[in-house]
This record gives sequence, structure tokens and C-alpha cells, in this order.
Amino acid sequence: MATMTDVARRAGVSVSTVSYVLTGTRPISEATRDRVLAAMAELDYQPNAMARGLASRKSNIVGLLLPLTGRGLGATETAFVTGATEAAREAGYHLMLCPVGAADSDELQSLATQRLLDGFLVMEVQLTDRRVELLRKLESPFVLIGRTEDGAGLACVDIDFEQTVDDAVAHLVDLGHETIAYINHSPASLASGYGPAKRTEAAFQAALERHGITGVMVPTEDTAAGGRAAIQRAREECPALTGVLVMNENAALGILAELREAGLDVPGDVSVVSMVTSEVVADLASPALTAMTSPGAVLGAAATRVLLKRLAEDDGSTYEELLPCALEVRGTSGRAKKRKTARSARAKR
Amino acid sequence: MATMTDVARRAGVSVSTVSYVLTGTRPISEATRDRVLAAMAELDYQPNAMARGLASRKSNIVGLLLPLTGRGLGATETAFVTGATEAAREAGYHLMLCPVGAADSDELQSLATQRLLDGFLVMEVQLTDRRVELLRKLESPFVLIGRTEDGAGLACVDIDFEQTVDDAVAHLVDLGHETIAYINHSPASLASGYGPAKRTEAAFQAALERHGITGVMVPTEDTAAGGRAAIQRAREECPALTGVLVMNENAALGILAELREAGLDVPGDVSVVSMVTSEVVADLASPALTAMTSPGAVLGAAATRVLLKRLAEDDGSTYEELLPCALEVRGTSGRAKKRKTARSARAKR
DNA sequence: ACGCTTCGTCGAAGCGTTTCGACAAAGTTA
DNA sequence: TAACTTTGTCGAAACGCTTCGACGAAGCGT
Repeated sequence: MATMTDVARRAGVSVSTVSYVLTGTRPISEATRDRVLAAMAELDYQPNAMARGLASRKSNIVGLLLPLTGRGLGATETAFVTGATEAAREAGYHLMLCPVGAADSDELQSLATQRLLDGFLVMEVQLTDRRVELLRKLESPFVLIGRTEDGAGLACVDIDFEQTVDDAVAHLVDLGHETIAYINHSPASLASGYGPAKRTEAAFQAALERHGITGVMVPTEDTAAGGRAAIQRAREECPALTGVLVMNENAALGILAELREAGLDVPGDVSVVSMVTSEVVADLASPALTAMTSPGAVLGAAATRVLLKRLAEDDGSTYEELLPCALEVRGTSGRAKKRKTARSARAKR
Repeated sequence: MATMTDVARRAGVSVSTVSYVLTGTRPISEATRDRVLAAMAELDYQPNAMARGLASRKSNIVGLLLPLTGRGLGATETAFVTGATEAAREAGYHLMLCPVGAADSDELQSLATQRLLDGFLVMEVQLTDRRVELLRKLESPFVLIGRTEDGAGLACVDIDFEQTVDDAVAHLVDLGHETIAYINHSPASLASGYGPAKRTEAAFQAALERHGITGVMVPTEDTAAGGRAAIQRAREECPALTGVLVMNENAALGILAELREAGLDVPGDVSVVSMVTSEVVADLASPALTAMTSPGAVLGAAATRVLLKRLAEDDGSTYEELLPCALEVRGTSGRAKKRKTARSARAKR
């Protein structure tokens, strides 16, 4: 393994000169630069990352903090990871996967103090997240994917849930739907203050009022079975519903199956729109799901770029970037049936 | 940020002593160890990873090589990554994601030469993979997830495709199926010599002969739409089929949908068994897929442990570990219909 | 009481870079 | 032409750790 000293000797210059052509920190004449470059090529020289890191106190590695618990990652999270990884590599950085949940502060503390990582990308952010306080205390640069309760002094990149709900509801309203169910995440995540669940809940209520239509909200587990149960319950509570908004890919497929088995046609009788959904899963369904496509990879890349920019400029200002999910109309949404129920519904009271 | 010198001063010992209590390389008396430990605690000392790496020429980081191309990772690959990450962390290692496909040798060359990583986990291995030659040439320890044509001198961990096919076919045969279609990966991957596709193809043929039953093999794209097309074609080529084996999760869902729309009941008329499938996707289907559950996380963990063991023992011997997929009977497989076709089929000739 | 090994500790020499101050040589200004 | 600035290069001091050789102090057999 050739070292910088070898290169220097071969090129007939000092090591510092070699370092300068490598880093571009000081001007070097065309002639010497060429000699040095040639020597490097001949020796197959590659700078030693550790030595570099030690001397410059930066590793060119960023850590991706994500809880690796239970059933593993969904397609959206995965896209996020790959997007971040790609973006990092394009900027000459590396990405380290750190299985660190909101709970393991010790783990994070030692990670951040080890000086192995230049900064952090934080996934699965809770509304109040101890990792955030900790990182701030340790003065480690970081960017959140998601948002905490109070975003002051933080940099975050997130999905624009409000906009996404608005767009989804608007789509259904445009199609003539006047009674819509919102199948949210689980009661547990709602109770624990999981951001996306809370935000979309509020946005859904607001959208209902704005459009002057009615709806129900039913929380559910993130599984196909959960979706089946939820749509049953929604139809009991609100038999007139013709539109369904689902916050979860897995539940969405269950809903489709349940509706089919109940003899209802999708989108003929009921329209289903899936929120924050990956294209792969949307295409898995039959018919393919009309969905708000989550910008997974784009989000990951955006977060990474924000972090790297902050590292370069030593910038710690507040920053927020929200990306909406794009409506992708596929096979599960269509015009609402004519409201022959209007009269009978009134008669019912 | 406290350094080792600070700790040494505070504990009234030399830096080397501190180092020894940290690494355990040499015996240290109970008394001094305690003093040093106390000093560390008081100063919130954390060893500097870079300095450590430089001095010891090991980083405690392993790289995970995976092509990050196109549609992103499937659930199985994702499980693999998380399994590997977890296993690494448990052993005090870190995991770096390296988007390096079989093509980017340059990228890999510099990665390996930089001395940033102690070893590599190689995913998506081709039957002849340039990364393998390169890593071997550079004398970087590595473990394959998958297998190359010739495994001599290599360490690899892989799914036992032969066993998995055997088990799946046996399951169908036990249920009385005598005509089975095998929906494999795409023609392109077959042509490029993608290991799993080739191996399962051969294993399927062998299983057919062994059981004395008939079957067809149809390659298909890895999408729901691909699955639909494939099952149509399979039924044209072989109208008597009652059992289907699918090599792809996404295609499996398409097959289910297509059969349903063709008026066939699953598992009443046709049984479907999905190979190398993640539980999440299997549960997404209605009815839930009978599947050979891929040991994603377990595989990832196994590969990591093998790599770490080789790092520790400087072992470079040939090694192969094959893990089968476990049959998980869910809702898409059942007894074959009585063969009233037997006579008419014979009459046909 | 003698030479032995073993134990516990220290000092110093790296590990391969970056970075700072210094300094000739060349270029610029007045 | 004197007095500066800029350009290009060098040497040496970090960076924070590991590891090697050395060595006094015990512990052991004889």
C-alpha cells in the first residue's frame, strides 16, 4: 500500500505538496501537480481514510439513524435510505446505517462522541424525540426526516402531509364523493403522538369542513387484516361512504380485498386513495391503487444535501423543506355514484 | 472532547496504560483499572474512532456492497440489510452502505484501498462477478450473499434454492397436484446467468422428473403485470395445470388477481406457492400467500457473522452456508381437484 | 539466597494525513 | 529601484491512538 511519502519521493516533492494537490488547499503549479498526479497513478495511490480523518477531523461519513425494530422497513423508508445513500455518494460522502431508535440515547451519545461521523440523518422522528436534544447538546450537525413538535433551530425535511391530504380529498371531491372515510395509522401511534398520524388527522378534519362534506376517521393496524377490519367498521359507522383515504399501504390492500368480498366494486361503488404510498406497492394491487406517491428517494436525497450543505458552511439555522406526495391516478378511484341515497337518508331520521 | 491523555493524567497513569484497559491487550491491576475507568466516566471519555483506526489499522466498519439501481430494494433485500446491520452492531461493528454494482470496479477499488473498511458483504452476486476477482486481488476479506459459478476459495452464504424448490414442489405434490407451472424471473436475468433463476430452473426440472409429473416454465418480469401475463401464457401452454410456483413476490400478486378474474378459485381450482417471499408481502395478498419464507434477516446476520469471524481469525478458507426458505402454508394452496381431465386429455391426442 | 519467569507499568516510536509558519522567487505598485 | 504582495514549496508539528521494548517488583522453585 503506497503512502503519501512514497508519492512525494517519487514525484520529488515534499509530502505537504502532495497533500495540497490532493486537497486543493493551496495553489500548486501546473508542472508539479502533473508530476504528483503521475506518481499517484503509477503507485495506485489512495489516501488512507483513517489518517485523513484523524488529521482533518472529518470522516466524510454521515450516519443514518433509524430504529430497526420488528417487521423491518417499508418500501417508502427503504427508498429513503437508498436516496440518501446515492446523494451522499455523489457528493463524495459515505452513509453509515445506525440502528438507533428514539430510546437508545446511550448508543447515540457514544456514536456522536466517537467522531466517526460528520453528521446525522434522523429517521422516524417522534414529536418529542430525545435524540434531537442529545444531538443538539453534543453539537453534532443533523437533519431530521420528519418533524418534532417545535422546529425552532432545527433543520428538517419531511413530507407535506397537509398538502397531501388536501390533494387527496380534493381528488375525491372532484369525483363527486361527499362521504369519505379516513383510515389512519394505529390507535397506538396516534396516542404516542406519531407526527404523520396526528397531522393527517387534523388536515383531514380541516379538509372535510372546507369542502362541507362528511367523513369518519378510523385508526387501524398497519396490516392487510387491519385494513379489512377498519373498512368494515367505517362502513358500519357511515354506510353512505363512497370514498376511502388510507394512510397505510398494507391496510390499503386489505381494504380492497374486503370491499371486493363484500360485493362492492372498486372504483364503481367505492373509490380508494392510498396516502404516502410507494409505486411498487400501488402496482401490486388489482386494480392498481390510485395513490399519493411518496417521494421516498427524493426526500432522502434532499435531506442528505441539506446536511452536507450545513457541514460545508457550518450553518445551524432553522430550515424546513416539505415535499408533497404526487397524486397518481390508477385504477381505484372514479366518479361517485349518483346520490339516490339522499332521499332515503333523510327519510331515515 | 476529552482525549486519552486527559484520562491518563487524571488517573495518574501513562497513556499506554489507559489504552491497555480499553483494549485488554495486556494485564492491568484491578486498582489501576478502576482508577482509569473512573477517570473516563468523569470526563465522558470516548475513544476517537479515527485515531484508533489509524493506529490499529482497523476501522470496525464493514461495507455492504449492493447495486442501488432502478426500482429499489425488495422486502427480502431490505430484511437482509437490516439483519446484517443488527448483527454487526451486536459485535461492535458498523455497517456502511456502498452503492457498488457488479460493474463499478473503480469505485470498489478505491473503496477497498482506502482502508476505511475492514471487510465486505457482497450482495446481488452474479455468476461471474468482477467484484469478486477484484476483492480477492486486493486481499480484502469478503463474504458473498449468493454464489458465483465457482465457489472455490470463497466464503458465501446463500438461500438453498434447490432445497426450497424441492420443498415447494413436494408440498404441491402432497396435495395431489400433477401439473405445475414455474413462473421464474425475467428472460433477461435468465440470459445474464442470474444465479437464483438458473438454479431454481434446474431444480424445478429435477423435481418434476423425480416426482414423475409434468410442468411448464415461464419466465416473467418482476411485476404484478408480468405475473398476469405469465400465468395466462402458462395456462395456454398447459391448460391442465393446477399448481403454480412463483419465483417473485410481485408477480405472485398479479397471478392471484389474474386467476380470480378468470373465474378460477384459489386455492379451490389452482394452488399458488410463492418462492423466496417476505412475510409482509405474503400477508398483503388475499388470501394470504402460501409461501417459502425467505430468511432475509437471518441470512444477513449469518453473512455478517461469517465475515467478522474471518476478520478476527484471519481465515480465508472456502466456506459455504445455505439456508432454506421455510414453507409457510397460508391461504393459496390446497388439495388438487380430482382429475376428471384424465380421460379427456387422453382423448385429445 | 539465587536466578527464573510472570505481572504491571512506562516511554517512545509509529500510523498517514493535514495544516501552519516560513521563505525564496516572481510579480506588482509607486 | 525600493517596498510590498502573491505564488509555490518545504519542514515540522500536530491529530489521538496502539504497540513494542524495557524494566522494576513480585512470586516461584531449588
